[in-house]
Amino acid sequence: MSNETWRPPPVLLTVDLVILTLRSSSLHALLIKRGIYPHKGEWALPGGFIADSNEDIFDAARRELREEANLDATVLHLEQLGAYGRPDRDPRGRIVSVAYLAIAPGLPEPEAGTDASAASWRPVEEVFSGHVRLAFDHRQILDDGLELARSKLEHTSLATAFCGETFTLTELQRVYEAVWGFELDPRNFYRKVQAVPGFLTPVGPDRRPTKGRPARLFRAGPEQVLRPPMMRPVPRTGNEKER
Amino acid sequence: MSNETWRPPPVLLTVDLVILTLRSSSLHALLIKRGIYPHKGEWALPGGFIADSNEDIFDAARRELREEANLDATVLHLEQLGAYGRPDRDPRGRIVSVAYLAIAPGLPEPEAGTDASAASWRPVEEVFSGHVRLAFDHRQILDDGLELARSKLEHTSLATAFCGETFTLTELQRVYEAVWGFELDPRNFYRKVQAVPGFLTPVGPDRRPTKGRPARLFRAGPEQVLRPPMMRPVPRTGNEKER
DNA sequence: CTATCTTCTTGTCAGTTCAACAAAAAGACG
DNA sequence: CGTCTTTTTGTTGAACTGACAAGAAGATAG
Repeated sequence: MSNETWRPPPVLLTVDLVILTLRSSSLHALLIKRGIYPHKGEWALPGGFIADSNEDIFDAARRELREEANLDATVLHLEQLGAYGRPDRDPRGRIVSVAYLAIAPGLPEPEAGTDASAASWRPVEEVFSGHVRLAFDHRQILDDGLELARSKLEHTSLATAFCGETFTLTELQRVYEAVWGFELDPRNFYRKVQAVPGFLTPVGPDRRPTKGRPARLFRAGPEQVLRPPMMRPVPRTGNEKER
Repeated sequence: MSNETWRPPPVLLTVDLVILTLRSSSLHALLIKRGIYPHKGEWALPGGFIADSNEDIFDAARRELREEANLDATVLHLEQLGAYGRPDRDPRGRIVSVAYLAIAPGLPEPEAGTDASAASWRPVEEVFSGHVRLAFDHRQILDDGLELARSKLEHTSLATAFCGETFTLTELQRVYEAVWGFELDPRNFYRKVQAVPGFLTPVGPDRRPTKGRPARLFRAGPEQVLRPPMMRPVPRTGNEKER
């Protein structure tokens, strides 16, 4: 700081994406198999460098979402997770990554991008329990993204981002169950979720035929913040009932 | 991407700090008056460039905390807020800032750092209602930091970071009131906060003499996550919040 | 030494929410 | 027509909430 000629060190900037969706009632993340040098052949989160000096970071995330996942950001949820900048995280040099969490409702099959030899939806369960190693610090990023999603499900309307335009309450329940990893009582969920003002708006008299009784249809309501929150069941601690 | 010779554009990296504390029962943030070129003379958040290519971002935040605020990061809360990288946010070029939220318990007077001609605790109230313009996008960052603090007060034990090693429940209540901007009922707060398992641990039979009846002393408990959460009173009446 | 003041702490009570379970409703299907 | 599946509506006792009364423990003034 005292030196007149001191210049701050330049870094390179990437965006990485944690893209979550529901496939057959279980949570999946989009992973790519890297086709180029660092960690070539390993699984990693989709992402890439910012295109040029004037590209906004959020725009870069949207671009990567389009290029690597073929997803349109306008329909889904996209929010920043944080910056990951450990000096040794990339062998190519000082590369700082800004991670984003994306939630996709649908099921379009991914296609391989430029620097990915393969892209596919992988069950997050498989990534965690079975050891699918991820490149760089992407395991940490995926971890953080998952925790953010779990947490935001409690007090925001994020869950609706997993569903289509309209959905049944059971479909919404599947979202909560898949992300949280808990089974919920359909009867209590049914009333609880409808009791939150602004969370859901019923749509028409239409019903979606299922195997049993046809279900009412809803769409996302205007409220972003859930009060009271949908609290997840206790994450099983050993000792309980103090005081 | 198709060009073999393409190189990702370099950016410069800074850290900016939202440092919050309580002074005489009202919320204050540490601001500096800039002493050098961009926005010279304006108020801004403390921060600066990373020192060298190998400095971790978190370490840089800790260093700035020490240099500019004379605060030791080991005693207080320090967590990442997010990355701010709008291309036009700094006239010097493409500068991306990683913002951190710091919570300080105490009251040490700040001292002016190298590129700051003055540093002082300013009431956040004054920054928002009275228009103290902040340099760069620091108003946005402060806003986000404040909202994060408000939110985390609800479902984490963050509030204890505002207090010293030991504290009374009334002191803790002042934290909630100052950050949320709501008055709370002392009787209900008293029992509610003690009912959360692991939030607080009573310390000895010591009591802190105050103007009235001496108060019991507590220290932060082992639990980071509050369940049930301390929910803030409804900030709503059907229309949006003002600002 | 009492009265009073201040603040902390404990109780009470009615309204609300919650989890757990029972049961009815609405189609699909053989 | 019965039986199956799934959605929707009820019920019930326990737990929690917000509002407020009142007791407890010192400080201080007269």
